[in-house]
Amino acid sequence: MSKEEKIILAAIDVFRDKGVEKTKVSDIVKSAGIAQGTFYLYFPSKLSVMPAIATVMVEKIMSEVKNRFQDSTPLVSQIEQIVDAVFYLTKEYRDVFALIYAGIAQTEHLKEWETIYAPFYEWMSNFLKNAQNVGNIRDSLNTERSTKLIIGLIESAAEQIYLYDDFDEENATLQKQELLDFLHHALGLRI
Amino acid sequence: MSKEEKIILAAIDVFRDKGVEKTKVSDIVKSAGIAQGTFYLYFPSKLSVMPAIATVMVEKIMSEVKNRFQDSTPLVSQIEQIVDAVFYLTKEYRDVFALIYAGIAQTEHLKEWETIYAPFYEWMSNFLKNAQNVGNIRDSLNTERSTKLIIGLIESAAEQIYLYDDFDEENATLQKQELLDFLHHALGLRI
Amino acid sequence: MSKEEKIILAAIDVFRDKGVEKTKVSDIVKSAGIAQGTFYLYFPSKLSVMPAIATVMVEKIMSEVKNRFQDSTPLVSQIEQIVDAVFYLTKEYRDVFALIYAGIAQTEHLKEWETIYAPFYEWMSNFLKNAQNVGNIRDSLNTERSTKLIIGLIESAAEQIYLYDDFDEENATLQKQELLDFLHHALGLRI
Amino acid sequence: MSKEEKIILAAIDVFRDKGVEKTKVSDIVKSAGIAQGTFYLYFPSKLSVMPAIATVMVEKIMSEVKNRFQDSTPLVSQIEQIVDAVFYLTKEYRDVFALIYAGIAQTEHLKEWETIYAPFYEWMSNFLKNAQNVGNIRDSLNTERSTKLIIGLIESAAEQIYLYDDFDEENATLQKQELLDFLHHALGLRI
DNA sequence: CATGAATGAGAATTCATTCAT
DNA sequence: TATGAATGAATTCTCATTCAT
Repeated sequence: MSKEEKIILAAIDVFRDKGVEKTKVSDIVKSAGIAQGTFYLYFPSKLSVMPAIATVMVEKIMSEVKNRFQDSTPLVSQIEQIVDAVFYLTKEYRDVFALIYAGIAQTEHLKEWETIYAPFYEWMSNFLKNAQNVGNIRDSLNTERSTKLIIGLIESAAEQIYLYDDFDEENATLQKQELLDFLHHALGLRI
Repeated sequence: MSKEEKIILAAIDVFRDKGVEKTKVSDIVKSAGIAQGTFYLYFPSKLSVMPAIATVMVEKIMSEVKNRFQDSTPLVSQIEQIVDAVFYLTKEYRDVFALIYAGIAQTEHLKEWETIYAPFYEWMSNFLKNAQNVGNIRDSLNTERSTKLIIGLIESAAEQIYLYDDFDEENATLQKQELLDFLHHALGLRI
Repeated sequence: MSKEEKIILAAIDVFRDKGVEKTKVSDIVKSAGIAQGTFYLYFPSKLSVMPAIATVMVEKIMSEVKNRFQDSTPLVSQIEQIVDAVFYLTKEYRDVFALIYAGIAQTEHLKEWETIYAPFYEWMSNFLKNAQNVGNIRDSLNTERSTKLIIGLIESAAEQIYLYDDFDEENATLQKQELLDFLHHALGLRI
Repeated sequence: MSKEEKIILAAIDVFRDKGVEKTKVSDIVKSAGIAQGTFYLYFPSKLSVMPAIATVMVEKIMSEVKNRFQDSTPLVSQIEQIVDAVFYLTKEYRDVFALIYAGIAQTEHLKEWETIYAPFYEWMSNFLKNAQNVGNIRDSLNTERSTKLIIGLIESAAEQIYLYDDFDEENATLQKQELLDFLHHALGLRI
């Protein structure tokens, strides 16, 4: 594993453990098992690791989505699979996402975020296009534009449940149901 | 204006200008025109101003929404008015929202955010309930649960446009149209 | 004594003891008996204390010169008194002068040096003018311009003896004699 | 060009550009086009390049002096030629001399400076001896001792003009005239 | 209540130097 | 000889917080 990778993975660990604010570069290097100075060979500052972390997280999202997604399943189930993937990751890595948002917002990396998220947008966009082509979602939907709406909707729902609210399994299930229903209507599902 | 208010307004200014991380208490007091020590008579720390700022911002949201909202207008227009309010505020105060998000995320105040946001949730919830009562939106919608979905959806759409994308008026209009359409279907509008 | 004075005097002490390069701000504050941060309230950096030190040293020169100088003595003796003053100070504070030159040269304070030295220049200039008025030095001498030449000459002679050469009392006396002789001719002394 | 020469020339460049204090070894090697580690094959530390630089500069002085000096010219002109050489070099390389001075003073190399300067002292000493032998300067002058006085005088005059004062062509000419006059009397020129 | 000079713990960052290749 | 990635000790400087006035 390259030193750069070591730093990124160590940073994720330490950030999760102590929060961004309280994490010192010295904590990261200790956890990565490298020298203090080596950190600065790869990243100019603590926060500049954020985009790299974000990239890793988006990779996780993609692999989770692809893992759960089944081609042969009806559309409703497929949507649920996507929602499940996002919910699962938000739950599992809620702290990482929180810190990415915070870290990204704090710096000038906002625009970068789009690029990092691109693979997920693209995948979702294709998914919608295909569904529309076979007539399973309403024709009036502009798949390109809706992609971001849908991802934003699912994620903000997940954040509500796992970040802001006190977690409660039953509430989570109901909220997910409502979201699926909401999406069902928004997409004009015909199946 | 009380010293406390001076501090809050000065903090908003300076945070917008320099970001949370790089803002020093000394910057805030300089801008507020008070002494260094006076700050600590009102707030125990730099980040503890965040909830006060958030409260001011939610007041702005509420006044903007109420200002634009017209009882006598058809539901579709009313929804557009709400969207316009949120879009306008995100555009105008995008940086303040980002910093609130960052500031809140940095501390343990995440849960507090819910409380601060409560007035907006409540207002929206009532709006949906009324519309459902007069039969203008689908009965299957759980207004309580959908409130957060809708607000999350509108806000994430606004963020996409004003935070992440390079702003482009035409794109903004089209994206808003798609959002209204999306909401239209999701709510099952009958008018 | 003000904190600023404390810093200056402590800096002189520590610089003399350890040299500029090896002196840390922490050494200065320790010696001054103040807090680390207090230093930066008065000086932005280690080297920026240099001009203040130089000012103190020029004050020392002036008081030494004035102390040794006797109005009633013949001109040759008066010149010797001046030379003695400069030699004595260069000997006593050779390390301080060395560090001032080094410190001044290292920074952008070169021009400031002129201002700091002004009192000595002025005094010497007056001395020459008076001597010329009473006809004791050649009329062709431009007292204003020669001032800097003479001071430069005396100081570089002193530096040669006390800074560069291995010190040797006999050599010092002879070198001083040669300097006085040199000056005697250069000024065209008539007494 | 050997790597050692590359290092010396690069060091002069970078030192002139950034000053000794702020120059890193990495800057020098970058400018020299060699690897970081290679530096240490030739010099044990950053400041240890200083004497090598000084040697190069003294070579420049000697070649400049010898270049301008004409055997067949009258003594007054010869003195002017020497002054011109020193003035020209101080003007052209004022920063290098300043940094040598600073660099030398910072270390324990002060005494070394004498050795490096020896060729110039020797040349000047011979010049004076010859002039005295043919009876062109006063017999009372101890040529050996005066050598350092004269060089110190000329150099401090040059520094006054080119380092400390804001440069002004007319002032420079007058100051040089005064210096030549001063020397004329000091040496007791008979021609 | 208000002040602001003083504090000093603490973190970021640098950079000369090494050493395996 | 030459390289340059890696090191980590060393120092600067910051800035939240205090407290005597």
